[in-house]
Amino acid sequence: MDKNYSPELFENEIYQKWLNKGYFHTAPDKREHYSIVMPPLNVTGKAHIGHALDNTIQDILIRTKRMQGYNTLWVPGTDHAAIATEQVLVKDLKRNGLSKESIGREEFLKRGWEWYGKYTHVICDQLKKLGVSCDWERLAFTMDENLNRAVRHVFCQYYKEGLIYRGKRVVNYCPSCKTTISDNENVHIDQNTYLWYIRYPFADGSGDVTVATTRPETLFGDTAVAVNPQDERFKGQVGKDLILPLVNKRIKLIADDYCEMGFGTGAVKITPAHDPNDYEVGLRHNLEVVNCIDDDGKLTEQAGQFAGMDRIEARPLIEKALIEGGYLVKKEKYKNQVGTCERCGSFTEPRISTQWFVKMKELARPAIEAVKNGTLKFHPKRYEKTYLNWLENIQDWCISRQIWLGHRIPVFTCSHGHTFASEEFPSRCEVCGDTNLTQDNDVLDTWFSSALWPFSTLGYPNKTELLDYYYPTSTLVTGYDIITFWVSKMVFSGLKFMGDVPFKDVVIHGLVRDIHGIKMSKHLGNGVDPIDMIEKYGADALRLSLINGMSMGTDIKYGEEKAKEAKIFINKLYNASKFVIQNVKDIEKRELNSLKLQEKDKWLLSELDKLVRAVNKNIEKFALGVATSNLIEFTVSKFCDWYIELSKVDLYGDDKEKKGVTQNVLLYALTTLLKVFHPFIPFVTEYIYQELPFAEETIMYCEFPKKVDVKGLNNHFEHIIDIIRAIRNARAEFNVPDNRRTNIYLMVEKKNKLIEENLKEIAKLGFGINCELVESEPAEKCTKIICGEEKIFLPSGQLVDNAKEREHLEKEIEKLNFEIKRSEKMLANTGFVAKAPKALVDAEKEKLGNNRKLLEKMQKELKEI
RNA sequence: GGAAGUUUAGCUCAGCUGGGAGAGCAUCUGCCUUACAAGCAGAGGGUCAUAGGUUCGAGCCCUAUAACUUCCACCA
Repeated sequence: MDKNYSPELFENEIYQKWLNKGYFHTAPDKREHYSIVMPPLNVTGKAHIGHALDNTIQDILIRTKRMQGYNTLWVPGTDHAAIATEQVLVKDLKRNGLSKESIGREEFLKRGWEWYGKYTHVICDQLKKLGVSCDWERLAFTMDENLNRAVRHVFCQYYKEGLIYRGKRVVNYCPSCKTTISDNENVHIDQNTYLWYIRYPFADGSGDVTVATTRPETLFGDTAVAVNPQDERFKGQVGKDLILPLVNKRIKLIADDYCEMGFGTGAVKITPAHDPNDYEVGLRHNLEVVNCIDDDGKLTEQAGQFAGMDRIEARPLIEKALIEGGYLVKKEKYKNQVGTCERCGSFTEPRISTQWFVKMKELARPAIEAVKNGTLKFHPKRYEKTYLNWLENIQDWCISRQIWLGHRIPVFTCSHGHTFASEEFPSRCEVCGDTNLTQDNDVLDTWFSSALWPFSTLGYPNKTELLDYYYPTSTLVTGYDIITFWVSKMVFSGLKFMGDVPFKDVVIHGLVRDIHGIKMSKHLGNGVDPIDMIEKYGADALRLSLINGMSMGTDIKYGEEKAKEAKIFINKLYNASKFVIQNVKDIEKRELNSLKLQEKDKWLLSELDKLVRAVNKNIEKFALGVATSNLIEFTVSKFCDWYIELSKVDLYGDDKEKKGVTQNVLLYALTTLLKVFHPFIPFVTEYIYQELPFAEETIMYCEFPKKVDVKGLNNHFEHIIDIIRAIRNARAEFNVPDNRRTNIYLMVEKKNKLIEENLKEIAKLGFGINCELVESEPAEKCTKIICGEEKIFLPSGQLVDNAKEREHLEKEIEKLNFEIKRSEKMLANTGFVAKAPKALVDAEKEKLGNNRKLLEKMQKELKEI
């Protein structure tokens, strides 16, 4: 083995070996299954650090379950990310002086496929570097033929049941992307703007009504002004005609509850074509719908002289015209929220258009129920609220998109106007047999196909063995940002089409932010590239740095430093392993239960047992960040700092039997540690494991340790650790450099086997030349340390003077006094003695007794110095 | 407007069903001891956001308050 840890030397090779051996592949059998479907990766570019986190979590769960003996399937997959990809392609065309329209739909789609063909492996290769153990043979893509079929099947099913309808609705429209976007993609941002107060005169000349608006440019689409029916100010005026400024058209003053009396002037202009509320009002009052903004976000001919201008740019000009016409009463500063397109950032327009919708109320009900009755659990639980809140206030889902990439809506119309949905491309009209058919031009929202992911990837709509065996899947891992986008949609789809939830546990992680907590973005250039981290520190370091200390559902602040630290730790593990491997070359392997274990061995194994149990428990709870802390803590503070150092006594000693025991304990502990560590840091654990004597073919399929099955474990050795610590502390206080060794004399009150057996250990770890048991104080002048029952003497000649020693003792006494006072105070509290658990009170009493005895001893010593 | 989260050492965060405040990094001191100087041994450092309350006992439970973050939402 090399002197230090160099992941670049073996990570790729190990992954290749795993792949070649088919370790990730699985098929249904008689075992219990554990399955995960990977959130599909967008085929738009490189993997980002969020992907690394998401997939590391999944890999940890899958690897653990695989080692626990489950039949584990992890289905990887990619998403066609229609809007994003289409944008990239359009931009590309533009660079070459072309457009979508100029090359036509068929050619455009062909280029789409070329793109997917080219970039799918890029993102997959990046994931492979991370070490993911998913079944690549089952790689799915949302546009695969089978997934396409699933989409069409589901669509037609909804259609038949009347759950899909086509309707006019106010939807969010992005004039820049030129497509409808869902409410989720419509991001509200704060905006500093104005409220324009505009005077609308009555047609009969009897005064006017002033309305307040944030969007003066929609005035051209006004078809009424509304006031609240209760509003006394407008009594008797409702029903009269008003003149629409600049347009000089007559519109009615109407009364509607939607209008709030307290806001603005109490009167609101109604623009049914460009505001969802106004549209509703329009429906109630049978108002005309006048479009004054077109597909490009430009004003229509309704706007007269402003026609053809961008809606936002026209605003100041309209204001000017209003002033000139004497219509503008005032303009005041105002803060509100306005919708923007998540993808391009431009202002979205509420827009009346004909779209396809899925009726949601009925579908949502069982999805709500599944969480309420515990069939589906969120981790952490608080995210159930996000989910429920959304489903309980569900709106119908607009599923049509005006782009070309994606699943085209399988609805056909014949020349006689018959419309029908069909799973397969139909040759004739279902109603009249007409062969002249046209397909709907829109494609489906990408979430429509992702909603089917947990079963479409397993073969749906076919009844496959895979589906039968692995559905419902076990766990879904994703970020909180797509609970409403995606998780909820998979749940109602699964319940609807499979009759069962798509997964039982939903593990929600946070987002990876930069070290200051700012969202990573290309724009700010504060992103951390996971591939960079892998190249510099190794995949295991990246994985560990993302997981360690992570609290599920909470955002992670991440900087390169973390990967560096993780690598340093792994180097430690690597070196400890190297030590063990070098020292067990001549091992005679034995069952631990057949060996005469020493106290230090029992202590280590008992700590290992605690560790293994804790890791099992924490993985079960999805507390992965706690599990890695447990692992690191054990490795560094128990295994390396203590046991390895202690083991040197016997490894380099003359006692063959003790050496053999130590070798066996070292090998057993390391092997166990590597196994429980493997799901987290798969590469280095496999690498080291292969260096061990008696290694199996791969660590991946070793049994995941549940406990340490050795009899008679205990932690008595901790007393020796206390003694060594006392010696080290004293030396440090006396400023004795570590390279100056001393004799150590130990005086015990009664015979103590534990100490007798560990004199060499105390000497080695206490920087001693040796350690000797004495019955009385040594003749040599010594510094005394009191450690419980024992007195430790360090020859003063080898240390320092009396003043230092007195100072040390005084400090100890001070500490002790503090402790005693604390206990006394607690025990003097009648409430505590009466109401606290008896065990606690007794423990306190015992502590007080011991401390008083110790204090007495120390005070005596102090006098003698 | 509704909801959720966060607030603990200089920094990043742990802290289980309430029972003496923890880790890592950083800082300081001493050591190149034959697994690791990417290391070892030790030290310092905290009114647990604020104010009340419940309790024998509160970082933890309750009620307000403040600051920050995020999600949801059609008030012109």
